[in-house]
Amino acid sequence: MTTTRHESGRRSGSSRRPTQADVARLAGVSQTTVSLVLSGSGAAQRRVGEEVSERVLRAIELTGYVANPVAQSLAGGRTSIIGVYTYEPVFPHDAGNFYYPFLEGMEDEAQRLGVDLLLFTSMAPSHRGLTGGSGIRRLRVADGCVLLGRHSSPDDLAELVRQEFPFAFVGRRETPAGEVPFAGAAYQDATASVVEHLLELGHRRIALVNEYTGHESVEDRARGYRRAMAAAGLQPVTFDQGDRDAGDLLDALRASGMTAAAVSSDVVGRLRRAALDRGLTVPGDLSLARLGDPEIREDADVDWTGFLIPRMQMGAEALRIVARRLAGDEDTDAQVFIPCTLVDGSTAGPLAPSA
Amino acid sequence: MTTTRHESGRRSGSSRRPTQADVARLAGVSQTTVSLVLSGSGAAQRRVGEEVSERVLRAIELTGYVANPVAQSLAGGRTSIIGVYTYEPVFPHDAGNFYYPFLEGMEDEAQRLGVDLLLFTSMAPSHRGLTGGSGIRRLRVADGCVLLGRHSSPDDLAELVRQEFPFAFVGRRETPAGEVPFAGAAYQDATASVVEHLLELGHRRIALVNEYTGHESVEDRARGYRRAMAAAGLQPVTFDQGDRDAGDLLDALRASGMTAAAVSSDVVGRLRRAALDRGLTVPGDLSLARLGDPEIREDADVDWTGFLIPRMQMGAEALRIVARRLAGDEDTDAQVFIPCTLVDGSTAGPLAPSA
DNA sequence: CTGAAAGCGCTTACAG
DNA sequence: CTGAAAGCGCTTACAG
Repeated sequence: MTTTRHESGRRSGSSRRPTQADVARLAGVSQTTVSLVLSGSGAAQRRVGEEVSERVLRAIELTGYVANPVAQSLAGGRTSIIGVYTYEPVFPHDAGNFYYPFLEGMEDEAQRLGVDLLLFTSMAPSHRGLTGGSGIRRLRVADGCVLLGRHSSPDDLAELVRQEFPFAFVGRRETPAGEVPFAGAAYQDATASVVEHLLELGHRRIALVNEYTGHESVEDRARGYRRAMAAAGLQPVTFDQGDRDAGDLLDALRASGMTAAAVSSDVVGRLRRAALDRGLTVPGDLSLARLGDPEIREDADVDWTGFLIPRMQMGAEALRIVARRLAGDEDTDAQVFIPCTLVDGSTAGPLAPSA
Repeated sequence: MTTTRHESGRRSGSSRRPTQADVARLAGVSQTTVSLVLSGSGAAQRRVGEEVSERVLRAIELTGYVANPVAQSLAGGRTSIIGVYTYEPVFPHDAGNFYYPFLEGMEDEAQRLGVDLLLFTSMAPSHRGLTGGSGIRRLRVADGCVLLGRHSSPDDLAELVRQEFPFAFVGRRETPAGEVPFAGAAYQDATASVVEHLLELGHRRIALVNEYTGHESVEDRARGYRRAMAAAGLQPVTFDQGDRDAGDLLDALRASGMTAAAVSSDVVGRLRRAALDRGLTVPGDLSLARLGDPEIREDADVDWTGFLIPRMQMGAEALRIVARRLAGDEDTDAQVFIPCTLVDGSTAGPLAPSA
């Protein structure tokens, strides 16, 4: 019963939508004049006479004319669309909505800026990145783009920078190709503050536990940790979380005489549970500070000491960076760090006298 | 320090991206031929010779050419962009992510279909609807559009139908202007099933509690309720939830001798608490069935009897409807009802012998 | 099988 | 102050 139409699904639309030409005909002016009247940009606006302008406006009213954004875009105008490219699905199925707050912030800001958000979902499945496929060009439907996702591609970044495409990353990113615009979390300062807090509690043997990747967000935390330890004249000790069992990790910390640890958010939960399993107390036997709220919400009942990632603000700021660049503000800060929220919870406590 | 550039922020891009003309020059053919080679549509593809075709393909490789979607669109091609217009913010700040699952389903499906999602956020703030402003025209950046949101505008629907724009609503919608494509929840069947469940538990005095709006989703539930009651030869009794206090509502139900109630999801929680406050038990003194999971997650600990709204599937199906229409399948079902998940929880129980 | 040409609906120099 | 014209990068009849 399926009839394949010959029009191959092109937009039909009973009556063709009015164009500038239609308006011009009705107003008795040239199409150029209509365009001029509409391009509200001060200089151009003033170029057409009061009376003619009104005639055009009336004709617009009558015809119900609205500009075709596609044509505007092709002719060199703007689409008022900002793309959002994510290196992972934006809406994950699992409970922890890591990306959700980013988008939340972006949506808010998009409304404020009067732009639409184009979610590039079609490129995601392959995860080959943008440069590989037809991706990078596809972004250009939009005026600019916000990129998102942990596993970004260095090639893409380099290409984007080289092309001077107006974009911004959510989270700090680096490339040898040049300066990457981003709205990142101030992990370095946040981590330093967390360590200082542990120092104030009397701890001296404070470990850092993190991944072994060279990811920017990991690096920033490590830098903050080292900075605070160095300032206190203490020896930084870093434990790779690797794939090892949380119990083994715990044993290693204890064996090294650590009394406190600043731990990446994706293992801190398991570490705490391993401690409890061994009959230890937190923070009695070991103080634990969490470096950011994890992607997957877990141990929500635990009152973690540590910091929170300002996801909404990061999303909003990334959009603002793109918008500023589109507005021609080249001198504006294109690399923005947003402070994290510090939380003085109950997983870190004073150094036990026995220790 | 802010230097306003004269280029007014237009995409700069160090080197202009290659166009079909560039490819044609390199391959020594006409621009038309390049277009023909690329427009893979069987018929057209076959029109160009094997050897020429390969030469073009090689030139494309060399130049790194990728089609400009904006130009394609203007020339009558496709953008592979499907819009998503919501009548409320997509990402609400409050805890209950009502729209989140819809988008989740859409994103999945968009990946599968190879289309991108354009979130029309810029039009949302005014909430004037599409028709009022420049909205409806703006949708046309996309090939088609999915609409979303409780408070949709009848004028928009009528206009969209009239224009034969390929769209679909998430949730059933009606307009005198014609048939509205939608992916809705089968509220009628689900409500009927819930009522039948209450009947099986021995209840005879079963009330329906709902809003007084004429919203399609409310109507569908009411129809299902009436259908089931009529089939059992019982008198349907509907209580408007209005703005009244949940306590008053409860008293009214009790005064009318109701032993069970099928209740709209946004009051059922308050109703239950009102019952508990008065020292009553649920389901001992009153059986409660919830007609859908609410927008705002609350009483998550309660094991509600009732049904769940298949939000993800609705989002995905709405996108599929649009895609089918774009593909030219005019005969396909454009009005789809998706079954709700029935939950046999513990807020409804057998009719107490005393009653 | 291939190409010259028109056209999609705009913007923007460039002339009057 | 206004308009004729070119051009954005494609697709699609229409001729050869």
